[in-house]
Amino acid sequence: MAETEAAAPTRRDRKKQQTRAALMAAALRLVDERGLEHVTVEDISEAADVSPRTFFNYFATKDDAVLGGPLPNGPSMHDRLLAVPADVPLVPAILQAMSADIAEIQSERDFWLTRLRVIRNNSSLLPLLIARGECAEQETVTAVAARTGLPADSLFPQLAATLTGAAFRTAMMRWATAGDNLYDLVRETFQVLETGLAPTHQEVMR
Amino acid sequence: MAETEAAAPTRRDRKKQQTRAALMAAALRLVDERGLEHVTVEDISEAADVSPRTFFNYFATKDDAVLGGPLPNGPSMHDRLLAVPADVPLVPAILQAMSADIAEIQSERDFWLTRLRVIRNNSSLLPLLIARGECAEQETVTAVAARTGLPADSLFPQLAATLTGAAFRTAMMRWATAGDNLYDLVRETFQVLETGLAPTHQEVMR
DNA sequence: GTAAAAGTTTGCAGCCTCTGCAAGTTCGGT
DNA sequence: ACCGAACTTGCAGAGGCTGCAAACTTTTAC
Repeated sequence: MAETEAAAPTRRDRKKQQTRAALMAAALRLVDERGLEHVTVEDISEAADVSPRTFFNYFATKDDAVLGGPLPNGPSMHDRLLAVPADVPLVPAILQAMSADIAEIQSERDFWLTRLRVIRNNSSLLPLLIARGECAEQETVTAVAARTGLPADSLFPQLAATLTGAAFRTAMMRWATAGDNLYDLVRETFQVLETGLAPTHQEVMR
Repeated sequence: MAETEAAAPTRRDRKKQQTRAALMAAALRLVDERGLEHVTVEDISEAADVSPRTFFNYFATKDDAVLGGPLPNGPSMHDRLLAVPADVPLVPAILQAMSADIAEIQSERDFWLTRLRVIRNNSSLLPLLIARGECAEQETVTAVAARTGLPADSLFPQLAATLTGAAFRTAMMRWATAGDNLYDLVRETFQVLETGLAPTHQEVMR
């Protein structure tokens, strides 16, 4: 019963989804073409065929339309990380917990490449992306704490979350520049994290 | 001659410095008390006894007044990192290059504790803090590349920069919550970075 | 099928941040 | 003391964003 309800989007639901997608596509395209400072909310709304007031029913800020919402639905990072078998070392476990997100990004490659290019070309957007990531990292903190038996407010779980987040973002930006397979890039950065940041055994890296 | 000129601030210089400091102090205090959304540029200017138009002669945005300018002067992160003897391992070298900044933050402890509390309580400020760090990170990339002989666009220098940046931010926010000595906290987080992110030898951490 | 309820869009006014412009004021140099 | 440079300030306006309420669309209940 509850499943049937969730599976049957109404015309309303569909129209909302379409409007949201249109706004995001318009924002991304226009900012890609002209730069963030030269695109107004009115421009974006016009391109998506809604009023500016409606824009703000979908996005709190202009930047949000460019950056898009969080990655959709699915189980939380917390649940995914705890679902990885306990005998998997921590960093590979985090990678595994992220693999669905990574696959989704890879499957929408063109869209994401545009988005990341826009972020790179409009410098005010990257800190926003990073800050977003850091807020979402709280789920990772609590999951790492649960896996390791450490208190959530101790250094290690927090560090694990922020460092894997930073490594992931670094891999993303490299993928956007000249990468093929996002998963491989993330795995590579995570390996550095796992073994330690020392050039002695990293100098063979490209 | 040139030195005498630099050493003798005019009344103009002194007044500018005073106004700038007054604006920053007012911004920090008011936002701490009321929250960012409830403090206007007019409030801040009024408290500092200047007009709102003058405010913008000093700061590009309201947020900038709260966060203050970048850490002052001094040699770039790039220069400092390259000045560390080449036989010092990379992560300790980065820590050493940062030590002057860390000492300065520690010496203005109360001011920074207020500032970090304000950032924590007003999450829209976090991206700005991150953006501030990014300039230093870019300088770190080029310096790491020079130290290691790797190309600046290869993975390792970029990862070194983003990971030490993230580690530093984590240490800062922990220091703001319940820390005593910022340098020790940063060193601790950097040690995790150096040896690798694995709970096996980190479980003794608090 | 119809009417009412619920949800969504939209126009509008206004607050706030921020910018360019130019007149007025203060400071520094001669 | 005078003049030019530097700084302050008032003003108007653009753009982002919010609350409000009327109008419109879709869904629900009978």
